[in-house]
Amino acid sequence: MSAPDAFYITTPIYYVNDVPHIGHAYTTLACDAIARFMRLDGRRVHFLTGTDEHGQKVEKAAREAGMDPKAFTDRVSERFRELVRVMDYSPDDFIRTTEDRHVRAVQALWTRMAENGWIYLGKYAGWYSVRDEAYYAESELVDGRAPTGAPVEWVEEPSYFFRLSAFRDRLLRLYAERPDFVGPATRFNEVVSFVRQGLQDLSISRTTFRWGVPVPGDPDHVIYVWVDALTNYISALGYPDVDGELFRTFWPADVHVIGKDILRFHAVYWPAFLLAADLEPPRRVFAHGWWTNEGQKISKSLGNVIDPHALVRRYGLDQTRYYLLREVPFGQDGDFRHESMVRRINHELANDYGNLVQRVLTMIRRYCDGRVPAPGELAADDEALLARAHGCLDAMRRHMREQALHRALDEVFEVIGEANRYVDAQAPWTLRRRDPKRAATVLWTLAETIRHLAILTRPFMPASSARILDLLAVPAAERDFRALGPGGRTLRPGTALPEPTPVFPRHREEPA
RNA sequence: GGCGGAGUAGCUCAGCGGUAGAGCAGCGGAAUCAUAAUCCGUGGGUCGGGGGUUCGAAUCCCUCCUCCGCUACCA
Repeated sequence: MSAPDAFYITTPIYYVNDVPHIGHAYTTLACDAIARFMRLDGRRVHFLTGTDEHGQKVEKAAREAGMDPKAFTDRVSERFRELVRVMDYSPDDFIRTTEDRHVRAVQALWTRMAENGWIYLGKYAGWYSVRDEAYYAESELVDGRAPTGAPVEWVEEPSYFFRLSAFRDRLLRLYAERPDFVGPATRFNEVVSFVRQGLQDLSISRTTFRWGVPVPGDPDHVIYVWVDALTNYISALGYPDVDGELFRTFWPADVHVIGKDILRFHAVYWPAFLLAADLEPPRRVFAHGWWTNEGQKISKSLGNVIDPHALVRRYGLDQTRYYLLREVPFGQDGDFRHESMVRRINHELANDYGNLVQRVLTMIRRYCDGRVPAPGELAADDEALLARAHGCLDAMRRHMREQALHRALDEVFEVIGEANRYVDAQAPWTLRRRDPKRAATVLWTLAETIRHLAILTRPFMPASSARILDLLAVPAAERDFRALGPGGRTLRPGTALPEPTPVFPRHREEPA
């Protein structure tokens, strides 16, 4: 059982045969926001991402590139590390399936499952297409050919099998006991109904290629993809050293965030493997949706693949992070639209949030000599606004617990709206002449509210939030969630503030 | 075919037994501290169709229509 203050979150490991695209960027971004949130909330976080580097396709791609597979994966894995830097992700570890620590863990897991009697040697048979390098199910064939039109042949090869069929009832019990094991709920239903209909044993070794982890005691076999890939979640914790610090602290994982295409592997196979090896299943698996591009399905052949680097260049990093997390309820499919991206950047970030900061800080500069004003007695309106700011964290916590990132952001923007209304209602530009002390109190209340907002948006927009906190001269040590609320810190009256400059510029169309 | 989900304002969606809502877009107004940014006002939509339960249904039940997801070893 993991430590109570620990929080372990993972992305899938990404297959290196692919170039990083918006799908990869999105999954890791969501994890990053959650990981940052939990860290600021005082949790001991372990945030893992990495690359999946074994398999026939990689072996072949390396051969075609005239490279040794290891040298090849060293190179392509770097593209995913680069994405980490460009998107400002904050992983605590980056695992590669070609690392010794991983290979050791996979073989140990295999050995344990074998010792427990869950693995047996059998024969894998199916329709194989040499051209596609893939097996097809009988039901997939079209007129005796692969769906791709490629000819297929009946192939049998010796293979080790995992007794997945034996785990049906244990899995169903797991689901029954933990209705939040899979999110969103609709995915949970899919998983349950899949398992309910019965499970077949799983072929978990291959003899048709070499680039993988050898089966312990039978080096003719390579351990097949999913056993290899899924194990990354524990090999990164030092498995098989289950008494080690990392493993004891962080396993079971709090949440595996994945794309909906690999749900079954995570919600069915993975817990079965773990149970087979006497390990605890993860606490939760959350499957998010896919992006379309301007209403169109994204595909290489359509040429409408979205490159995260291009988004960052065009719209800005925090703008991109914000849009991706706010536009779509996390878990659902979403449509990427330039028009709505611009609308959110200009209306929500520039006008609502950025301009709130700018108008308040400008008034403080002009009316209060550029120093944090000293509040007098707080009026009911002031208390009301502060109460909203103070209460925001708890609301966000509730949403973050269930990976409702969009809702967490909604909460922040509710407070931003409230603050803008308060500015208009109080009209400090009028008060400053009639009642300067009252004006100071109003501006202090606003500055405090903005301090809360900036700390609360740190997980989502780290750099911009830091800039706002800089403008408020908030010390680095007072930027986590302990600094929030009635029991937290406050701005110190008299502190000199730097000259404010806009944090979220409006998006202007680049010249044609 | 089976299981699951969805059909509510121009668009995206919330509401899930008690006189139809939010955001965006549109229209009108106020303000002028601010990145011409803000604020206020403004919504006659058969809540997919039909039937039923109920004092009362978008909300429960039945049925039909349409759309989507899952229905095994494609990284």
